[in-house]
Amino acid sequence: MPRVSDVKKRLTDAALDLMWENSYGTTSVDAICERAGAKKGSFYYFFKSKSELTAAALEAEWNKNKANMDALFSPTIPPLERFDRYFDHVHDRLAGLQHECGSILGCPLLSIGSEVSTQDKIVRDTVDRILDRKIKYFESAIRDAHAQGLIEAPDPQAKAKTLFACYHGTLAQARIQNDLELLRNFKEIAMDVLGAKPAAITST
Amino acid sequence: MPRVSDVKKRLTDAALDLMWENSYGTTSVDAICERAGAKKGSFYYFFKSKSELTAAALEAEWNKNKANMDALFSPTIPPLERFDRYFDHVHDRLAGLQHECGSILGCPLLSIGSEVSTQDKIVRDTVDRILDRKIKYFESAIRDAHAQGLIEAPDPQAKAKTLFACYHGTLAQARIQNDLELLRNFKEIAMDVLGAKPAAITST
DNA sequence: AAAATAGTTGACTGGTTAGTTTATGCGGGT
DNA sequence: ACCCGCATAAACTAACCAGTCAACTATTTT
Repeated sequence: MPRVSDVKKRLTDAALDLMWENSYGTTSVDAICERAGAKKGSFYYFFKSKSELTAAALEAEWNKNKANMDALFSPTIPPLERFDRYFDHVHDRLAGLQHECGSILGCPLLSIGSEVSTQDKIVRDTVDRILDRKIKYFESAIRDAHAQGLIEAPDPQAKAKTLFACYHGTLAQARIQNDLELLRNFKEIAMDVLGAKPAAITST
Repeated sequence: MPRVSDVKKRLTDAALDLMWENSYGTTSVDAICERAGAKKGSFYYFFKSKSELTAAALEAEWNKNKANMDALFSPTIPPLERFDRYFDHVHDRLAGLQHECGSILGCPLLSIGSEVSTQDKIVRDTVDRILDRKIKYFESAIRDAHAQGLIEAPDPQAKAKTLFACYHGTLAQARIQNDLELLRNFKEIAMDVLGAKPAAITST
């Protein structure tokens, strides 16, 4: 069979699925292997440790999503509409996952990151790095919106941090309360936080 | 010795400390007992399970903090100043804990809640209940601020949810990045989210 | 075809986990 | 003085955990 193997990918996929739905701590290497249809030997052939697998899984997830993020936050789209589309997209994705597993799962970076941050440097640094990349999309959309006079944001980085925190806080609450509704109208909350006049979003 | 025993309290204290600093999953019953100076037999005499102990620990922590919250959010204090004081208080507490354990710990309700929410109904419901109580402080302060014309918030409950999410998102990020700085100037971010004119906070 | 390479397998280790059991101590009520 | 019930103690179970290892197979290179 060998030559090229997709076990590595199957392992990172399985790990992310299980950790996102449950948690880092309750996801055992055995369970990851079972879902990936791999044996433990293969696991430790490809990865040094559970931490490293997790870091790889998060990076892989990021790479899967990057193209999509680039499209959603394309400079060809009016800046505030980018947020609209992004929040809709995440909402729909989480709704789909809820259909599969019965729970609102929130953001894996936040749940996993917050769980391991004081104990696992490898995973923590990975989460940190990816969050930094994500926030850049917010920042440039906000800068564009400010330049077009749609919002007042002389410090786009600060505004991006605020909106980012607000969104992730909402995602965390949605997970804890298993309530998708909190995300349904986040668009409006975002516009409120950004200080956009309703008229700036759609022509009224 | 018997008659009244403080083991129960020692157990909930130890559990909260360990789970806050590390996580629910990595905090073993053995470790809790050791820190509390109790034996496992006592643990399972007082509590049915680790879940129940955790729920009790969170409730106990809430009760410890309630008087303080009532004071910070006293109606005798100008509404926006309540937030100022509250954010300062949390900042100082987390700074103190960082001094002890080297990490910014964030909000235990959020980290523990997000970790166990899909798997542990007992703990999840407890977290949910306490978060609901906490948000009420925000809500009434916002309502008062609106009534006094300090901010524009026709829907205080929605505004409270937004600010609450934003704050918890920031706390989570502070934990993940181990960065207290994110919390140092949250007061200003809060005022921005609330839409308060700078002049409304302190007389300029 | 032989050797080097890339990947796979399953059995194993030693330590840890949540939770149980059984026996025992100590104090207050009668 | 005696007993009852709250509380403690230590030893125990059985499952599970992350990680190891040496033998094995299939492919590619030479």
